[in-house]
Amino acid sequence: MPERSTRAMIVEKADTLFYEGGFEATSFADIAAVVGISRGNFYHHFKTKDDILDAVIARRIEQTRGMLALWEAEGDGPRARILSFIRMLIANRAKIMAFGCPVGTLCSELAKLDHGAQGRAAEILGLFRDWLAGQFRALGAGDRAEALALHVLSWSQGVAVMASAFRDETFLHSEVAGIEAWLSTVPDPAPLT
Amino acid sequence: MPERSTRAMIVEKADTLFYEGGFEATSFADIAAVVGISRGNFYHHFKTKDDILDAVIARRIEQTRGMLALWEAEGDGPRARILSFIRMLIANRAKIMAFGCPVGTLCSELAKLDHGAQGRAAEILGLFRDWLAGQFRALGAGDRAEALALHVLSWSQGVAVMASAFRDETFLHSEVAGIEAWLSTVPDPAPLT
DNA sequence: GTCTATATTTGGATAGAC
DNA sequence: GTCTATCCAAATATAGAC
Repeated sequence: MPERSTRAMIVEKADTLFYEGGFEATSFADIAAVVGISRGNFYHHFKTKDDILDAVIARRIEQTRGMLALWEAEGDGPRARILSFIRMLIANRAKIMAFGCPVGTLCSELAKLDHGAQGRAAEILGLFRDWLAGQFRALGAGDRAEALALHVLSWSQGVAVMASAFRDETFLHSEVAGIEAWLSTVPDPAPLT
Repeated sequence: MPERSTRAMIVEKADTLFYEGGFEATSFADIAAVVGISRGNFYHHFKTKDDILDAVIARRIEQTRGMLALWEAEGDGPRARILSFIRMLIANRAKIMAFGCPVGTLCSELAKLDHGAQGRAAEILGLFRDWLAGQFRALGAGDRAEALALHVLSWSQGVAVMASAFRDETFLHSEVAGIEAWLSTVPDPAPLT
């Protein structure tokens, strides 16, 4: 087994290119060039572009599961775990200001392309939603846990869109502070907000 | 002057196709087919695809200005005017669930394409931001008016992304209700939220 | 598994007749 | 202003040698 298979390299580089340049705009030639293989060799590993997309989404699902498991193990209580999620916006701010959220922008693009993989891409958001809902339940949010989870997810998506549209890091920081302030009022926030 | 010029038809149809299918994925052939003209004729009106994009963005800017002016004239006070903005999410829910927000998704796509027109697309969001800030100032929000405007804009962008990712109309309605509840607390909301 | 070469299609763009 | 015909480049995909 090599240190990293060609197939794994293709998926890894395709993931980055799809994020930074979009799925539709990324060609096989682009991926082959970055991986350092010929276009012909490419087809030995993947028959169609959709196959690569499937592999990229599968990879992202796995990485998301891994990250959530890590936060689950590391976080000191549900509130701190939710903060781990929110602070992704800060940790990845440079990329988010340049390219938006990897998951949100992929879902948006696939929706327009009417692409069959849109549902699988949305599953990644579903992982975050379910994990966040679990944390809110642990905070005592009860029936409102899922709504609160969707709210946090939605809020972070909005911040990502706006931060990339305006390239505004100040806005990003102030909204993250706003989410944190809101979180400190859960499970009993004034309006739903 | 014809009832509607070919050029205007091209811009109108391109606007729809760019929204529903994305800029990159929409070809000249697609636009020509919908307009009902030959590809050759196309180039009599626009030299490049970027020229069409410029015209589409200019059209959207004009339409946005017109809509804001209408809300300004019709709305009964700043709070009702802000509600006009928020309720776009409800009025356009079918298209938003299918294709997201026309402006947010265009900005996201152009950011990934590293396209020069990204800034002009973001100007449309800027129009909403400035208009909303004016309404919040009229509500007595003072220095916080622009931050509140960005917050509403960001919130609606998040709702659009999530509603299209999950095709979830219930979520869309409940978040709109949440924005309205929050708005009723402005200019003195508990946290920034 | 990897390469070169090539087939096929599509997309952006032009020339010139009507 | 509109059309047909055409060019060129790029993209997906395949065949077959090494």
